[in-house]
Amino acid sequence: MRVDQETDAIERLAYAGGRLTRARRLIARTAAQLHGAFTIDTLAERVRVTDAASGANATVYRAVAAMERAGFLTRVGERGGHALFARCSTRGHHHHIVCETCGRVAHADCPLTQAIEASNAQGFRITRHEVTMYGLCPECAARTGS
Amino acid sequence: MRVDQETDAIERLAYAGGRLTRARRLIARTAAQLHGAFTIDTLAERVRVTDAASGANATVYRAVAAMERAGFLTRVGERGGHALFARCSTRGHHHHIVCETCGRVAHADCPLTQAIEASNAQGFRITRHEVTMYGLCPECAARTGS
DNA sequence: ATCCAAGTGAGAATGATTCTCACGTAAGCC
DNA sequence: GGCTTACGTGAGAATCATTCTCACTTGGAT
Ligand SMILES: [Zn+2]
Ligand SMILES: [Zn+2]
Ligand SMILES: [Zn+2]
Ligand SMILES: [Zn+2]
Repeated sequence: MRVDQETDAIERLAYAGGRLTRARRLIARTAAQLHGAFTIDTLAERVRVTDAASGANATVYRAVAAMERAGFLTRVGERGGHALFARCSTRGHHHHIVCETCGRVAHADCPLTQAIEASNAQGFRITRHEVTMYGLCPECAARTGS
Repeated sequence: MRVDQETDAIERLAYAGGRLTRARRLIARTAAQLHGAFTIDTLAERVRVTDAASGANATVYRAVAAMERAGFLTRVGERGGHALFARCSTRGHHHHIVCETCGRVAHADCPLTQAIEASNAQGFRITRHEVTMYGLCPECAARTGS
């Protein structure tokens, strides 16, 4: 089973120059197929469906960390104590909206420019901030009714 | 050693009608004395300094949860994997700025009104959001130099 | 083909938080 | 003041996501 060019490109992109092992290839391919946000557990399970020998938890954790470093995945929140990740290679500072029903992820501009300026005016120097919005995506909102 | 009226009022406030045990009184008094954000560990240690028999970790965890329910404490972020709490009885929706050096906590108005409206306009229904800013309070910023 | 640093897997370790359960004691009632 | 009982306590075990250890494998440069 040869790997087509697009898949190969995605796998190389995911690890930004790191080694492409059998496990890493499969993990990147699986992550790219998942829609929206996913937990490490979910990803690991899906990987094991394809190859039971390549989905060790520790390996998936390490692969996700590598893909995060490479800018291929981003942590977009948490659900039930599990970290949520999603494919996000968007450049520039922004935040995420995570649908609590289906996990769909949308981007949001940073709403803090004014808040940070206001804080700076009070003498604070903001060095880091976190903004995460959870809710329902348009489809899930429609399904749930007004 | 009789408890003065103010201290007694604080302790009663902290648990909003729950039982006032020896441990709970001491934990509330200690939490009220701490400035800014603190971790459960720190609070438990300080409690044990005053009364080694009243600072069991589980008890402090439960007392903090009760004080959070009562609206006396609020979770204001996290530091090094430990949840950060601070005294905050301010009514109304708002967020917090936590000094990463000294733990001082400031309030911040919610900057998301427009962001939420923008999301709603796209069909999303935002149900929950988290905003936390970390940085340096005026004093720590001055001490660190420009 | 060789080499070796990077990656893997199984399981142990970590570490914050929560649970269990026998015991203690606030608070309401008489 | 005593009685009752549900709520709180403490010690330690349990949970559970994540990270680490270590012997083994392998990608990929030469
Ligand atoms: Zn959805
Ligand atoms: Zn931002
Ligand atoms: Zn400070
Ligand atoms: Zn807000």
